[in-house]
Amino acid sequence: MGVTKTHMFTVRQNELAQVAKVLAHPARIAILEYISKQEGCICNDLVDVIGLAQPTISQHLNEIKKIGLLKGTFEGKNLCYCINEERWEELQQSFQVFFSNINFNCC
Amino acid sequence: MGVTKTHMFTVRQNELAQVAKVLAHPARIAILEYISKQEGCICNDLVDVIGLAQPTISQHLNEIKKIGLLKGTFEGKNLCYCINEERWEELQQSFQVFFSNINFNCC
DNA sequence: TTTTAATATTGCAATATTACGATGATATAA
DNA sequence: TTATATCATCGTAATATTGCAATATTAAAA
Repeated sequence: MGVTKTHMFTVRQNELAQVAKVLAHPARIAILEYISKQEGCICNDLVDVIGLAQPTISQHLNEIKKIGLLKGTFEGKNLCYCINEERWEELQQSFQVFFSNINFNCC
Repeated sequence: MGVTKTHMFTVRQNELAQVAKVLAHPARIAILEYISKQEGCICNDLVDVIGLAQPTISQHLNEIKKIGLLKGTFEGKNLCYCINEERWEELQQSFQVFFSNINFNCC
């Protein structure tokens, strides 16, 4: 099968899992961290920095875009973008809540 | 190919991605949340609660175990386990740091 | 307009993930 | 000992992910 049974879970559980999936690749972690370290927006140099082929980087960027974590201009030549602050903090909050709502009344 | 080029990234980036991968499935989110809601340890009822087949649940539990998030007894009948508090807080910390070290000097 | 540079899309091969039936192992109950 | 109940493992089918070569698209430069 290989297909996740999303209907069995809550919207929130599915959304959290979806965001985690985007973070579930070191290249995407590296991309986000690299963008973050820059003074301003990112233009061009990601392919050289990460060391994967250009189509591969493009694909990874697309995954990150899908969950709303990037903003900027995306068409044609000289793409420029950076991290969407509102969305970032929203996701940070989601993980925060997830990690904080766990009990340890244990064996 | 389908194989991640882990050698291109730092150990920390790979580890964070690996943990995110475990969280990247709603069933595993649901399992963790269900265990958390219980008074004590979990015994038996996970299959009924989540609604996936027993081998599937077993597989998901194994993924969670792999990153050290569960403790308890795992052999034979009447498996009992709960969340490993130290490891949980360690991972919480990792995500916290990841989400906090991002800059937004943007376009 | 033609070239050039940067990014996107397509198509494909290799591998990973998800799910479950069948079966095996283990421990308690009868 | 013989069920029975619980969890693990194996094998397999369906689908998803990763990565890249080839190619297309786009916008600015020449």
